[in-house]
Amino acid sequence: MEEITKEVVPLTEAFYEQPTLELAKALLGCLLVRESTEGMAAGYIVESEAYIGPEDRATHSFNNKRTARTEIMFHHSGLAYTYLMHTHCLFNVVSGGEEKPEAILIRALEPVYGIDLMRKRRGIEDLTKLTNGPGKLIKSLAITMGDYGCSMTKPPLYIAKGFCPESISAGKRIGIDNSGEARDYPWRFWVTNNKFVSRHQKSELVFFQNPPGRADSSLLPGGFIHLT
DNA sequence: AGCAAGATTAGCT
DNA sequence: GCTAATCTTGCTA
Repeated sequence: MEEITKEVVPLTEAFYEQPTLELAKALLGCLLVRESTEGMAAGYIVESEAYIGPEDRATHSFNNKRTARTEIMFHHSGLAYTYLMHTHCLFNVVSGGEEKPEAILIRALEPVYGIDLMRKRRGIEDLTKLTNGPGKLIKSLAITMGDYGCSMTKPPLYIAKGFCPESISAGKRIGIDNSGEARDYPWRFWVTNNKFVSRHQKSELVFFQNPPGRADSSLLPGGFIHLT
C-alpha cells in the first residue's frame, strides 16, 4: 500500500480544462481514488456521461438555472458536484470552466484497490456488482454530499492516470427520458466490452484511440466513427 | 407550508 | 420488466 500511494499522483487542473465531451472520454481508464481513515479505495473509470450546460435539457443547469444545488457547476473545472437522487448520492466532475455550467457524471468503475473495503461498505461480495452504477460506486468509495465542491486535484478524493482504453463506445444517456430532444444525444461513454459498465446498450458510435489502419483524417468530427 | 419530480437500486414476478 | 423505497430540492402559494 505504501508503494501504491507513491505512484498514484492526482491529475492537475489543466487536465480538466478540455472540452466536456473530450474530458468525458479522457476520464475513461483514469483511476478514481478515495482515501479515508478506513483505508484507500480506488477504481478505473469505465463509464461516464456528459451534461452540457444551458442548452442541454437533461442538465440540471439547463437555461442557466442557478440554485444552491447547481451552484458548483458554475465554478471552475475539476471540482466535485454531488447531488441526491432518490436514496442515493451521485458523483460528477465539474467541467466547462467558470460560468459554463457543465459536468460529467461518473457512472461505473472497475474496482482496483481496497476491494475488501468496498465489499464491506456495500455489504455484498460479487465483484462485478460492486461499482457498476453511479449510486453503487459512491457507496463503495464512501463519497457523500460532504464532498460537494471539493477539488479533484488533491486527496482525499482525486483522479489519477490509469490505463488507455483501446476503444470507447458511445450511446444515449441513461434515465433522462423526460428531457425532450436531449434524450437522444450520444453523450454516454464507456470502455468497449468492459464488464463493469452499469448497463449494456447498443453502441451508436465508437472512438478508437489508435484506429487500426486509419489515419486521423478518416475520423468524423469529434473523433467518432459511425457504426450505422 | 405543501407538493411533485427525480442523471437510482434492489428485489420480486 | 415493474415497483417500492425514501427524501431533498425547487417551485408555487
